[in-house]
Amino acid sequence: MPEKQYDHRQIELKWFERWKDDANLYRAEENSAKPKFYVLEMLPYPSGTLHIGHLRNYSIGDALARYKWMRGFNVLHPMGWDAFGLPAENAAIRNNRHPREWTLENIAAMKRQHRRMGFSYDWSREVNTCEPEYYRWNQWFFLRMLERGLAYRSKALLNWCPECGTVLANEQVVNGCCWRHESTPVEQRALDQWFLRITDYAEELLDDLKRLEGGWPERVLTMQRNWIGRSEGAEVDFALEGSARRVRVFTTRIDTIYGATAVILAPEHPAVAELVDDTTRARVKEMIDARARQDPGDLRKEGIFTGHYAVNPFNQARVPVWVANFVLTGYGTGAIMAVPAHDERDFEFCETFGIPIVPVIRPADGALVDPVREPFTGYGILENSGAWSGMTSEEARPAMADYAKEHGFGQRAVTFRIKDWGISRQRYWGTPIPVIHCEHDGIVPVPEDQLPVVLPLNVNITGKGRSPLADVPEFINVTCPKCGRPAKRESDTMDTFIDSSWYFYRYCDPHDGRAPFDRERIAYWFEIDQYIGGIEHAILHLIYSRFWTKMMRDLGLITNDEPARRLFNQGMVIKDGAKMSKSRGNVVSLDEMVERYGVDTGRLFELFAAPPEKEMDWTDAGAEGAYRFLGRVYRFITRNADRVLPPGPCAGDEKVRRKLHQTVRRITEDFETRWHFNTCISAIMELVNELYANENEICGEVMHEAMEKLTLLLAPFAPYLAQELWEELGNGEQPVFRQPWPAFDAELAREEQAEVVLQVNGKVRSRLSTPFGTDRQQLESLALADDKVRAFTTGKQVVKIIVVPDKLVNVVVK
RNA sequence: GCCCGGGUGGUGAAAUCGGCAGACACAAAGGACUUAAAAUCCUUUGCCGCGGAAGCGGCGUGUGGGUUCAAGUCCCACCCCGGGCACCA
Repeated sequence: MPEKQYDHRQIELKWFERWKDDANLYRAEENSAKPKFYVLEMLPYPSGTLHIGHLRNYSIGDALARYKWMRGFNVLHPMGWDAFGLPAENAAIRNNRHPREWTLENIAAMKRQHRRMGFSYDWSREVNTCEPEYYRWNQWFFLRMLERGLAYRSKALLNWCPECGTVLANEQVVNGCCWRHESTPVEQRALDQWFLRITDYAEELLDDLKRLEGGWPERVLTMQRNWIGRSEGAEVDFALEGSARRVRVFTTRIDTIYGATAVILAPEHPAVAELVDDTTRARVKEMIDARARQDPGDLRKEGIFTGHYAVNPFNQARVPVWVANFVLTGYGTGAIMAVPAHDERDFEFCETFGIPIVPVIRPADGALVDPVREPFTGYGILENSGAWSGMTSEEARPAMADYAKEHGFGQRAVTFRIKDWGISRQRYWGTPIPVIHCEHDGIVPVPEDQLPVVLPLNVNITGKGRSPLADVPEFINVTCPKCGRPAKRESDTMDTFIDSSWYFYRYCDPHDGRAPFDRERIAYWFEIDQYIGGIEHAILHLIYSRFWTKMMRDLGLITNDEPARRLFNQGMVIKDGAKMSKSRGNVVSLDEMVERYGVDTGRLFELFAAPPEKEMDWTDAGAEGAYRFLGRVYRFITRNADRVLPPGPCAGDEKVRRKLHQTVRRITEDFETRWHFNTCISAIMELVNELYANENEICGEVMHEAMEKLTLLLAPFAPYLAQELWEELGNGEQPVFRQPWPAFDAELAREEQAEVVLQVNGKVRSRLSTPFGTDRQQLESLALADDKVRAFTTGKQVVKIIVVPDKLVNVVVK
């Protein structure tokens, strides 16, 4: 009789049909011991199809959830859908489709694919962030923040295409020009924008990173620390000659202030407008626009002299006031003092524009430096600094700041790199910002009983002109809730990062119509036990959601300070030397692979190709191997499931049983610690190779144990096949991922003999099989007696012998 | 320019705490089965040298130094690749 062949189509279809309507299959129970709460980061884009990059994220999360189930933990593992404004509106322009229709269709398509892939989500807690019910709570949060002054409106510079008459996102700027008009340079325009005061939380966001140590990857904590960027220094006021105005600069090196030879303003600095004439003003405007067009790496330092001078309050030196493109308006005070002798950037600038270089610090160790030729940026001893000369930098920094404070021209100061969060978007597809602009009452919040403010459906999206909502009269024209006179509704919508900042809270109570969520439920589920997402979100999404958590805590809605105890970031999938993403157009669709090899092969191969935290170069070659392997497992089990085997003992029993228990141990440990599923899968492959080699050398008992455990080990990675094999083994239809995880016996897994490597001068010359725990003395003499070792030691003097018990002996000779 | 990662055979990779470099696969070559093909099973495969062969020796983890009995792993300098960025005073 011919052997049964692995037919992935038949197997996957069979179980898909049986499972697809079972609403309880993946549902966590809330009554007994608290289930684990796992969250997979929301979909990056509803592109309509799953691609290889997505598969990576889901395969990892799914393997973990299944493992946890098999270990007896319940896991709440919901799924969310997000809608990004830009892709939806591009599709609207290109395909003449309404963004809402387009998004919902794509979400439905993706949902079908997710079901087909057999991912283990609890679908009853699904959250879709582009529905009015979700908008309602985004708006409700916005109004709470507005009441507390955490939301405010202010001018901000935005990329502007004069041709389209519209605001451009950074990714719509190509080589400094609009993506639709490749010869139209982008300009900078100041527009009124809404901001959230995330900087109020900068200190706490930074401090609490300490509490995440151990649970979050170190590289993410480092990136966040750098992003928040706390720096201690001082603010000092320079008087402007011939003006009542002072310019306040921020510096971390007030100890170098006697070497300040210029004051440099950011081009956007408010004092610039006052100081310069019309021609210079035009040059400054050009500088602002030019900066927007260039990559930070390409920016050459440019400067414009204002014709004015400022006075250093420490030594009354008269220094020129410049405007330069390398000074940032959003950091510190938007103005710096240039100390070319002791700062790289200042040096480069001053050298270019012929500004004098005055050294005022020398190295404490007496090293020879020449700051006029190359800046000395370290701490040292002050010189040429009046009464402060002779002090160390460390002493001078606080002392000089305090002196400035006593004399009323400065103080110690801490600044943060992080800026307030600009949430205004001039797009259609996002949560409308719930305020009304009234000529008499100013900014009036939309009354709560009128929430949610819903997007109008009859909108014409062109990608040109003002925000699409601004051209919908029924939406824009309203009456003021305060005075009843005609007023205008806000036409900006919210950044979709708002949506992703709290969707996982909504999971716990997705249908609540009276509140964003129920307090008790959050208290029960939070903090998240495990958050899993791509490394590309290490900064923005993960800082915004931490901020949102703290904000909600201060509103009294929750009691936890952080959203997630543990975080795991999988690496990106690289294709043709760049990140795989829709905007780069280098995605690889899953369809072809799934059609040819099946879902299980796709997931197995994806996990086998590289460890999950590492970035992964995509290549199609190799899926074949994963498919062959699954076929090997299938044939082995189907042909042995009902075979009558001897009662034993048989020659291969011990060997196979040892390999089996070693494999279970290895995979169990890996799931508990580092999640290197690629090596887990190779361990299973080794086990299968061992089984093939000993197929006729083992007794029935060992065979049965091996087949059963092999099936269970495979269940997190290849659930459809594992389920089919579980049935083949006579277990009916019980879901395999609800079976207990296989146990291992450390005694059975133990190797009989230790293999000890014998080295001479660090080179392997021989090896030795000894019982475990052989003592050092004995190992030494065994090594020295070894023929091959002797060949390299005779005639030489033994200097030293290093013994690592059960592992290695290194004989050092001269 | 700054921040965060990474660099190991023809390819994806493994080596978990400084202790056998290349597990497990892909690709390639050879063999078995077959009328034949596919599928399957088995064998070989880092590079160089010596040998008919079993085998023996040397080299080898981006480059150059260093620490150590021992370095892919630790330290210093450099080169290259990927991701992010807001030139962070």
